[in-house]
Amino acid sequence: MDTVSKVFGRIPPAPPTLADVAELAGVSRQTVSNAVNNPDLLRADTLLRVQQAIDQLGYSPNRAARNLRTRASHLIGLRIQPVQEGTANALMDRFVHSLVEASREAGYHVLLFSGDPIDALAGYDDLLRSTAVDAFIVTDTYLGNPQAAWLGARRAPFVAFGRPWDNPDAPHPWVDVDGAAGCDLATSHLLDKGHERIAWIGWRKDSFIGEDRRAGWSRAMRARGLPTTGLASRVEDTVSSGRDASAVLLDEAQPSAFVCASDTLAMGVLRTLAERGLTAGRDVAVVGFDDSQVAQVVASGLTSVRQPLEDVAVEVVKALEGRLGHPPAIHPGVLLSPTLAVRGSS
Amino acid sequence: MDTVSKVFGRIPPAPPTLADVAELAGVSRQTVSNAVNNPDLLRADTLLRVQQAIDQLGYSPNRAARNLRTRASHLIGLRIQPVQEGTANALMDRFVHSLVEASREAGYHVLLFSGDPIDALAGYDDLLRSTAVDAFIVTDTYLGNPQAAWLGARRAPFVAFGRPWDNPDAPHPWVDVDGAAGCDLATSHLLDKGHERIAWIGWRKDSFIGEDRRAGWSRAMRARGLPTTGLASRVEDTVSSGRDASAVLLDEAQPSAFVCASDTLAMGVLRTLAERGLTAGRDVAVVGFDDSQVAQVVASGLTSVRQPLEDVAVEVVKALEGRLGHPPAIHPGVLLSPTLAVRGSS
DNA sequence: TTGAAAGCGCTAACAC
DNA sequence: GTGTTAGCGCTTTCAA
Repeated sequence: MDTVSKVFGRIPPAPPTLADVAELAGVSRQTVSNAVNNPDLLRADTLLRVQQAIDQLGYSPNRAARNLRTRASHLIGLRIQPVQEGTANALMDRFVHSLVEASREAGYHVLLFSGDPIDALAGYDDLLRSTAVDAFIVTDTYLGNPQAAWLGARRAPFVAFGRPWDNPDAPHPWVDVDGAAGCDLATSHLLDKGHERIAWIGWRKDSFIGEDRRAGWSRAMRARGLPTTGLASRVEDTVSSGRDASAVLLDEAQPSAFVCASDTLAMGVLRTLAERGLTAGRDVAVVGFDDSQVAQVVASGLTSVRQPLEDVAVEVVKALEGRLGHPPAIHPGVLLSPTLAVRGSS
Repeated sequence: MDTVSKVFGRIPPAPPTLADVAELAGVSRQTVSNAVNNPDLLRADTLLRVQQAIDQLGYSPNRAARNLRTRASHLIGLRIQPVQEGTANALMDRFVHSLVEASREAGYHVLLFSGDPIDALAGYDDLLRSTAVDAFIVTDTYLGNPQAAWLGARRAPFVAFGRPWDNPDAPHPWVDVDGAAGCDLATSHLLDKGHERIAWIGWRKDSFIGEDRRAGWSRAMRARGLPTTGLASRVEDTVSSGRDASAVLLDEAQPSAFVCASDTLAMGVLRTLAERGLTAGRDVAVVGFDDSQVAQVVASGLTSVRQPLEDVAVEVVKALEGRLGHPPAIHPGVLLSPTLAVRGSS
C-alpha cells in the first residue's frame, strides 16, 4: 500500500516524496537528494534517470522537511504598515514588488507581517523565535526606531532600506537612496531652466531624511551662488501643509519654482497655484519627490524625483545573501542615486 | 552538554526547544506540547509551571518542525503583479495590508510570490508541490484566467477576490465588491444633486467588471426615467483615453457630470475640464472608482467609489478558514457593497 | 492527567 | 559515485 492511499483515503493526494522518486529511479533516497542539491556529485546517467523520475512524479522537495533539516526557511520577513490615506506616499507597493522579484531570483520568498501597533517589536520577536524567517528587511528606519538595535542585539540577520542616521557606525548592512543627490538633481534641473528663486518645502527639522533632501536643494543653490534665505519652509507632510506653505512663500519670497520633499507637499503647491489661477510649469515650476502615481496622472504631470526601487531591492537581496553566507559578508552600506522624472510641472 | 553549545559554538544561540522547556519544568516533552496546543488537558498547576518555563526561556515552537508534523504551513500565498505606472490603480496596497492583518488574527502569514510572466501558473505549482503554503488568495480573476480552474483541478485550496464571471457555478469560495451598486451609488449621488445628463466612461465590452459597473450607472439613470443613449463611452483604462472620451462626450452630448469606471479615467476627465477652463465640481461633476490616493490628494479632491477592502480581507480569510476546515465548509460567495467618498469634484 | 514511542521528509556525515 | 545511519523539533497514537 503506497503512502498516498495510506495517508489520504480522500483528497488531496499527498505529494510524492524523496522515497517515491528513489524507488522509481531505483536509487537510494540520498542519491535523489544529491540530484536535487548537488547534481555534480552524480554520474550523468544516474542524474538523468533521477531527473526523469522527478519529472514523471512532479516531485518537489517538501519545504517543511527541508527547513527543519537545514535550519533555514528561505523566507524573509517584511513588516508592512497601513497605507497612509490622504497622501501620495506609496513607495512600498513598488518596493515590495521589486523585492519579491529580487528575492525569487535568490531563492527566497517574502513573508509579510503586520506590526502590532502597540509593540512594533512583537511581530519580529515571534517570527524570530519560531524560526519562521531567515532574515528581515527593515524599512522604517526613522529616528529612534529601536528595531535595528533590537535585531542586532538578538543577532537576527537583517538588511535595512534606509541609512542608520542616528548611528553611522551601525554594523548592519543597509541600502539607501541619496535624497540630497535627488534634490540637487531637481534643483539643478530648474536652475538650468533659468529659475533663480527656487523655494524649498520640506519636513520638520527632526527628520533626517528631510534634512538630507533639503541639503541637496541648498547645495545646488549655493553652487550657483544663489541665496536660499527666506526660501525654505518646514512643515508636516500633508497636502494642506504644502498648500499653506507655498501660499506664504509665494507672498513673501516670490519664488518662480518649488522643490518639495514629497509628492504630497508638491500636490499642495499645485493646489495653491490652481487657487491663484497660476499654471504649474508655465507660471511656476514644481518638483516633487517619489514619483508616485499621483505625480504620474495629475493634470499636466508632476515632475518628481524617482527612487530606483528596483535597484534598491536587488542590492538589499545581495546584502542579505552576504549576511546569510558562511561566513557572513557584511558590506557596509550602499547609496543609490535617484533619477528625475520630468513632466509638465517644470 | 546542552543542545545550544553543542550545535552552535558560535552565534546565533539556538532557540530553546520543547525538550528544553520540558527539562526546566520537570515534565515530559509531550506535556509541554499539550500545554501549547491543548492547555485544557493539563492540570492547572502543571500548566502554570510549564507556562513559566516557556516564558523564562522565551520558547516558541519551531515552525518547520510543526509544519512537517502537521502538514500545514499556516502560510497563504498571494501572487502580486507589478504596479501599473501611469494609472491610479493601487488597490493592492490597501488590500494586501488588510489581508495581512486579517490573516494574522486567524493565525496565518501571507507569503508573496511573483508570477513568472511567461507562465503564470508556475509560481502556484511550485509552492503547491513543495507544500510551502496551505492555500492561495487569487486576485486576478479576469476573463479566461486559468488559475481558478487549474487550482481547482489540483484540489488546491484557494479563495478568490473577484467573482467567477465566466462560470457562475464555480465551486470555489469567492468574495467580491458589487461594482454595479457602487456606480449606482455614484450616479444616484449626482442625480440627487440635480444632474440629469450624466455620462459614463468605462472599459471595453470584454471586461465583465467594466460591464458590471456600467450596469449600475444605467440602472440608476433608468430608475429616474432618464435616457442613457449617447452618454456612454468604452475605452482603454488610461488617463489619455479618459481625456479623449470626455472631450468627445462634452462636445456631442453636453453632460453635466461623469461617472467613470476608474480613477484613472476620472483623472482624464479632470484633465479635459482643466484644458477647457472648466472647474470640476462647479461646472461639471466627476466621480471615479477605487478611492485611490490620487483621488484623495488631487486639487479639490475627486469623489470616488471606495471598495471596502478591509471587509473583503476579513471575508476572504473567513472563507479560507472554512475551506481549510475539516470538513471543508464552502460558502458560495460574498458580495460586499462599496461606499462613496464624496469630495470636491461633485 | 502524564509519559513513551514513532515518524513526518529531508539532508549532513560518514561508510562503502 | 552511491548507500546507510541518524536526527532536525514537533505532534499523534497509545499506554500507564
